[in-house]
Amino acid sequence: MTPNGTSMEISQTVEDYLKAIFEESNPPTLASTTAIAERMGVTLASVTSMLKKLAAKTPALVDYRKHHGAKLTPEGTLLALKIIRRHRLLELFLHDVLAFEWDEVHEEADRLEHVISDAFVQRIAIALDDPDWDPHGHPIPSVDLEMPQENTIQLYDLKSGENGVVRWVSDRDPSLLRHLTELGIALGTRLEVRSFSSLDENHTVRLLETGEEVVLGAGITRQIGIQKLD
Amino acid sequence: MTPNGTSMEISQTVEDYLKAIFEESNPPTLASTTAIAERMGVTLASVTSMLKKLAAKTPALVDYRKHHGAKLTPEGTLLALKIIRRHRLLELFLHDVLAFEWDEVHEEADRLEHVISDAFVQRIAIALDDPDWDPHGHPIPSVDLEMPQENTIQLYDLKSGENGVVRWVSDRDPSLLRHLTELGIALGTRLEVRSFSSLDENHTVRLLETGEEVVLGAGITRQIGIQKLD
DNA sequence: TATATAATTTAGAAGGAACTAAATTATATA
DNA sequence: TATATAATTTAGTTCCTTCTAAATTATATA
Repeated sequence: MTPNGTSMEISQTVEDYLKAIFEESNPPTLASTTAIAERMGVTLASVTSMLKKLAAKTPALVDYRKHHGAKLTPEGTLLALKIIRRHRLLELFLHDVLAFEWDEVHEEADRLEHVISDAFVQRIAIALDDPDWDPHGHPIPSVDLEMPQENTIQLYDLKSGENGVVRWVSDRDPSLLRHLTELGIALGTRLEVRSFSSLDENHTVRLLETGEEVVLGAGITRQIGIQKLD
Repeated sequence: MTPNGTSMEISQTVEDYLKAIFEESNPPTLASTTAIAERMGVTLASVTSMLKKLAAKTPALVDYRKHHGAKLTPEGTLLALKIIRRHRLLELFLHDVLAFEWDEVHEEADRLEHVISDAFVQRIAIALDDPDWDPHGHPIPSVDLEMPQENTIQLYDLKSGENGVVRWVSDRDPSLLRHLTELGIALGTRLEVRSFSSLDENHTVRLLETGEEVVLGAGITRQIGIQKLD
C-alpha cells in the first residue's frame, strides 16, 4: 500500500512529473504541456504521453484536457506534497547538517528525494525539529501534508517607497542564488524600494542593513518573495 | 569524464552488477552467473546478457568466460570500489548521525549510493573523520580506493579453546543482525570457543564480557569475522 | 564412456520512458 | 473570416533491462 491508500506503483519519473505539475499549476490555471516539458527538460511529445498515462491511472493522478493542459487530482496532489516535503526537508538537512550552500542543495535533493525511505524522512524531520521552511524560504508540508501559510508578494510587485523582508527566493537557478549572496541579499534581509522604471522594469532597492543600493531587473525581482512591512 | 578516466555512462544497474561481481569473486575464483543472479535477484538470462555488455564496453569492465563466469577488470574494480566506498560511508553516516540501527543501514545505503554526488560523499567522509570501518566492521576504501587491511577469520574456523574479538558481521540479512544484538554479540565482543560439534556444525561460544554461553550454527558462525587473540 | 542433472546461453518479447517527424488544433493578426 | 504562427498530439522508433522458454554446454555418476 502506497501512502495515498492505493497499491499503485509510482516511478521516479512519475514523481518528477507530479512535482512539476504541482509547481506549474498555480491553482486557477492548468499546467501547460510546454511549461511541464521545459521544467522537466523533455520533449512536448513525452509530456503528452505521460499526461495521458497519469490521467488513465486508477485513481487518476491528473485531470487532463487535451490541448489545454493538466492539473493534479486530489490523489495526485497528495503524492506531489509528499515528494515536496521530502525535497524541502532534504534541502534543509543538506544545508544545516552537511554545510551545503543554498545554491547546491536543490540539485542534490532532486536526486535523493526519490530514494529515501519514510524512516529517513522521519529521522531528518526530527533532527531538524520539524521545520516549516527550507533554505530558500519555501514552506515544508507537515507530516499530514499541510502547507505552512505564507503571506508574500514578489519583489517585482513591491511599490516605490514600500518596505519588506525577503522571505523566499526561487531555487531553480543556482547562479541567481550565488549572485544574491554576493549582493548581500539573503532570507531575512530588509529592504526598501526606491524606484521602479517601467521602461526596463528595473527596481532600485535599498538594503536596510547596510544602506547599500542595488538595481535589480525583473528576471531577479520576480524570483524573490517579500513580506511587506507596514 | 567519469572517475575511471573514460567518458562511459554507468547506469545504476551496472553499478549494482559491478558491486555484486566484486563481492562474489573472491580473488582466485570467477563469479558465477548463478551467484550473481541470486545476489541481484534477477534471472540467469539477465546476468548473461549483462555480462556480455559489460565485457563489450571500452574499456571492458569485466573479463567474461562463457560458461565459467566473470571477474572485474582493473577498470571495473575501481568503479566497484568507488561504489563500495559510498555504500559503507553511507552506512556509517546513517548509523552514527541519523541513529539508524545496524540492521537498517544496508538497505537504505543500497538506494542512496547511486544518487549522491561526489560532494556529498566528501562531506560525510569529513563529518565522520575519514573512517576505516562501517557499522558492520567492513573496511571502507579510502579516497584513493585503497582498502584498510584486516586480519580476520570466520568464527566458523576458530578452534575449540581459542579466543577472539568480533571484527565484522555480514550485513546481508537484517534479521541475523537483530538476532546477534539480542544475544549480546556486537563488534568488539570478545569470546572463546568452548566446543565444536562436527555432527551439526554447532559452536558453543562463551562471551567474555558477560560469561554467557551461546550455541551458534554454521549459518551464523560463517557470517561473523574474528580477529584471533593469542 | 554413457547418461542424467545442473548451469548457462540464446532467442524473442515486453514494459517504461524517451525521441523525431508528421499531423492536427488553438490562438493571434490582418 | 482567412491565414499565419504557436502549441499540442499522434505515430512510429529506440534504448535499457528485464523476462520466459528453448537450446546448449559442463559436470557428476553409474
